[in-house]
Amino acid sequence: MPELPEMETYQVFLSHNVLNKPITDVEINREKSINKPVSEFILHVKGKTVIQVRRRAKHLIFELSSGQSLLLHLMLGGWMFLGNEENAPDRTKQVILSFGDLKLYFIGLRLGYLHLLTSDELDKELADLGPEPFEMKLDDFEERMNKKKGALKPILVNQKFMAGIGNCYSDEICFEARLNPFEKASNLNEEQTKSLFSAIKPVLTKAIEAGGYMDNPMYEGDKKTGGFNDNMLVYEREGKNCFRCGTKIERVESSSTKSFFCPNCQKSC
DNA sequence: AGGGCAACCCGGACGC
DNA sequence: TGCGTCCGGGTTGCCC
Repeated sequence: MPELPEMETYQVFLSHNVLNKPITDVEINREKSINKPVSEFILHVKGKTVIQVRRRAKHLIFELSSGQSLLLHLMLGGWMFLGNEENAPDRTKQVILSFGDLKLYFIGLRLGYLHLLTSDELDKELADLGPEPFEMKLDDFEERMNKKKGALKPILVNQKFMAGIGNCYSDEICFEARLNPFEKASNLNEEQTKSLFSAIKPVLTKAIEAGGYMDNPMYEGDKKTGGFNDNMLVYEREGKNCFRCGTKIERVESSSTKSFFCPNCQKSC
């Protein structure tokens, strides 16, 4: 659910708020969220500081003063809240990292996880990810896209092809590029491949600027997070009018993934 | 290679 | 209010 823009928002926010503060307490309420026995995990995390928060694809990496890292993936429905015992949301918190009175709550980690890794293990874990969309070059994108035969949507959400795009933003990107998400990559001409590439960064940038499409606030009084919910052009807009041509947006489900698109102006090739 | 699909997991929304 | 049911959805891995 959280995709690149949402994780980027968390990265910036946490970089401003938790760096270089000692982790005074660690609470694990769901052992499956971590990758070590609870006592070992706590031993290696408690008392350390977070010296850097990085993002890679949909992951967040908390670099600890010990040299180890915490690798976070929120998967479906996971989110974080930075606050204290008074203003924390009334939800199940799978993991809590305390920085004195300030607490970072990890909520909704069902398939999501927070893994303690050495830098070698971290590299291994992230090795298969494709390029970051913001660092991608057109010729590289074209070259790899031209080898692809399948539909655009599965390619865009494939983390090995390009890292950080999920269900929501792939639909928005296809709309922006006026391409049908089910179109086969092999049918794209050069101009269409270019317009697909050109759609990626602006869609993500706009989403980041608007606060992403998350449901939950990052801190008490947070009004910005989720601001992109109202800026979506096709995602979750089934039956509503296309902002470009007025045609009703369609929703198609295939292999348990829903896709939204305008059947008129996202023409097949 | 790519499409299809099951499994993973459980909080919380919803219905009665 | 209270209990049972079921959905969501990124990722992996397996099969064809």
